Amino acid sequence: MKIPKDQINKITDARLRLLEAAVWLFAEQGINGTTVAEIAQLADVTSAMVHYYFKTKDQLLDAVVDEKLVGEFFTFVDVVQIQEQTSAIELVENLVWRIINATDKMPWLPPLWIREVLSEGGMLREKLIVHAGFGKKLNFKEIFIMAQQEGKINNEIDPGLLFLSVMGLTLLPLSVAKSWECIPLIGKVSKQELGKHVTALLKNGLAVPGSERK
Amino acid sequence: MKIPKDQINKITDARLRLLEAAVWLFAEQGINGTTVAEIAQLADVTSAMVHYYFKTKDQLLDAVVDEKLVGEFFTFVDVVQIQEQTSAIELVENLVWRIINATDKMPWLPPLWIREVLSEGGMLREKLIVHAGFGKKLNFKEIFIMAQQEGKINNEIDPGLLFLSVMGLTLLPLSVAKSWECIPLIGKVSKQELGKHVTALLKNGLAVPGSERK
Amino acid sequence: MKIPKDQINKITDARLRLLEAAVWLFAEQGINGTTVAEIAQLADVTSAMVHYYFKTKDQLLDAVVDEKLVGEFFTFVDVVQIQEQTSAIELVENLVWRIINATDKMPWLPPLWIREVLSEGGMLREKLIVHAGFGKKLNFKEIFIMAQQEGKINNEIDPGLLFLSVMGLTLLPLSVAKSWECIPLIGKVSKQELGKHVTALLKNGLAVPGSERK
Amino acid sequence: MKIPKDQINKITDARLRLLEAAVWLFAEQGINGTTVAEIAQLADVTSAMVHYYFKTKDQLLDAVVDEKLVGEFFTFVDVVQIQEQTSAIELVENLVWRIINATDKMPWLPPLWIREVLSEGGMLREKLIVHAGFGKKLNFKEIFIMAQQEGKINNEIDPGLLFLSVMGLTLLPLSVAKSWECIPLIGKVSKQELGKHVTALLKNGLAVPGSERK
DNA sequence: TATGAATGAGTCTTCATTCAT
DNA sequence: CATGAATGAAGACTCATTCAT
Repeated sequence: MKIPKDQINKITDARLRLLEAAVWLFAEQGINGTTVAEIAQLADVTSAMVHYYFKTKDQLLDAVVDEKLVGEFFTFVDVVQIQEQTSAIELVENLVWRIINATDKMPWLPPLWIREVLSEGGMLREKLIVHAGFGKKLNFKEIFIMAQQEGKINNEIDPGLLFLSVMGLTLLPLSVAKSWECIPLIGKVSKQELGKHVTALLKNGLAVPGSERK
Repeated sequence: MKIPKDQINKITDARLRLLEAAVWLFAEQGINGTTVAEIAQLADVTSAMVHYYFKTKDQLLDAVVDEKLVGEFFTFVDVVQIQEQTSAIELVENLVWRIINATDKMPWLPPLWIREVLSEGGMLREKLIVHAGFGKKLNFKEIFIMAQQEGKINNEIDPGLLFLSVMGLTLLPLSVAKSWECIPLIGKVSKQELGKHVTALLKNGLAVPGSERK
Repeated sequence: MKIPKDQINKITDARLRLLEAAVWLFAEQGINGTTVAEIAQLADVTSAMVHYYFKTKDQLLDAVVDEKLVGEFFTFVDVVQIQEQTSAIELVENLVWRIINATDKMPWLPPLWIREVLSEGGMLREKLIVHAGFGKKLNFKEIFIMAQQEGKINNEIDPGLLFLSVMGLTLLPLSVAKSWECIPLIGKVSKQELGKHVTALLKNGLAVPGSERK
Repeated sequence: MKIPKDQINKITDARLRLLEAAVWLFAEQGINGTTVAEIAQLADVTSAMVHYYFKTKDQLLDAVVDEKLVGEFFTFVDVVQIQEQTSAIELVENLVWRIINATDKMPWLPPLWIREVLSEGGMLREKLIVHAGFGKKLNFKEIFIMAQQEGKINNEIDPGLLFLSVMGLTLLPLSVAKSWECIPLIGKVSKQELGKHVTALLKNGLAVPGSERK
């Protein structure tokens, strides 16, 4: 994952430029491993400007959650939208592809999410959970409980774990992408192949064993 | 995840005590977020002793990789062992359960692995990849390529991605465990339930669609 | 001492408003402890305006000395005026009451004077001493030397120290006023009581022992 | 007031050396105007050592209050001791001389006290008031109320203000001492002369008007 | 006049690391 | 082995000041 410095510097609004610089560096080095000065340098301003716009590093994190994770990623994936339109299995497939596609525009997302949202002690974890409404509108779990009752989903599946399973199957490999090629265990894989792999796994994995599938 | 200070302090060898203290703190706060002094304090020695035993923080990380990850975790899971005995699908199931069980003795493992091994810029990533032999003896990928050729495994599955899928399905939920209960999306889940969920997903997900299953 | 923000904001001339805001904040937090931005905020302008009117913080201090201390306080107390009209002891009494009354309109004066004029290293000290004419017109000392020679004043009194004694007896208690009530050593005291106390002390303290007094 | 760097550096205990360096600089430049680095430099150590011994600048202030103000000054003046032995007027005289003599060993005391203890917003004010027992054992006020009832003290004197009057008459001139010589209003005065002046003022000022005095 | 944006020089604080004892 | 003392380098944050508009 190479940081596109020139692309970041096309952003004219210094505040937005700083936010963009931040997520790239956070993704690559972790939040604790990134200094305010590095962010400033990548955005071509002084480190004092970071404090001018965000007051403290911690409030910069708040802004990243609000504007980058919720504002950009959530809006792009639009999870709430998906669930209203489709069957349970289609919902999952849909989600997988939306996440994978979202990372085209936001390659910084998978590492950031895995490290700082999902990991114990991640710096964005509580901020995102606390964030107004996160997960509330989303009745992912309920949809799968119903689907199970209707006999459309394998009973051994735990509806509560399903969301995490999707995250683990998609974001985790995407966050490792940088060294894919070096690890003989994995080899070179495209995002298309990842999507096909994950949806195949889930489509069959969720289905009721022995049932008809196209 | 509560750090078992009294249990750590039962270890008489100060060097091993420091290693144990280190992995617990690294898991909870990340490596960058943990100071040498904190590790020393948890192990009831002075921070100067940490340098006496490990010379630098970086060399302490080397020791964690060698003795905790490879020495304890790999040995416990014994991946190489599994693959020699079983069919492809059983191999995966077996792996899942071994990993889940390993975390009983090493609750620090999932967060540490996700954050510092798998994440981009993780402090243990290169150290582990460089580590003599890691991944070399393991012909996970090859086994599944063969199984696919024999028609035992769904062709849409990518053998190279499978190892990461298993990691994502098991370690990621385990590393999030701390806040499971607070997230309505997930709810309270036991390790047994996680194991059942993941193996169900994989067993069916890997199988050839339409084939017989018990 | 509560800062009367609404009263300050009644001043229409921004420059004067800034001066007023400055003395209140300087009195409460000390000059070093007060930022240009705080002054600006209290005066409802931007900090850039402070520099527009005063160029630098140091020149703002010059203006405070000229316009607030000399211009307002000295003018109000009018020390030079007093000394021309009265006997030595009356002069002192008069001075005490003028100072005490002055603080009705300028409650910021005692702390500012004690801290920044009289204290070693006070930021206004040299500025005031250097200030054209300060102390020159005032022949306080000479008046008491003469009064002593005429046998009207106790010989043990040091004429040179008398001015400082008056300051110490009046301004110091006034600058502590805020916490008067909390200190059991002192208790609640009004300005009237302070004036009576100080004049009593000085009247008798200055008089020749054994002489007639009403 | 010249800071005796060589004398400070005779102190072998680095912690005590830092405390001594601190009070001198605080007295000369105010607490806000003194950097941790300056203190360290005067004590011939790194600024990191200040944090090694005192953790934060604020905790250094706590130590200054405990060990320098209470521990050294209060102990030296031993106010509680005085009041048990003497008449009301002698008590005051005694206090004046003890304070003046104390400043021989602690020339930093008067400026520090005036600026940071007595001044509004002084950094040591609350710390000292909060300090266990300060002012509690001292029944200065009560002694003078009794003396007034016995007709030994002028009724116009306010017993509650007397302690502050003593402070104002002694510490304030002492804190101005540095520039005594430059101010024509005052001229050059020795500590002996100050003591005589203040005790004369108080002795007569407190006495009942018209009564016999030697 | 008036302001938002920008900065450089500091200031407090942390931390890995070293070393004499 | 063990430690307290010591440090240099770096990091977050502040603030007076400037400038284009």
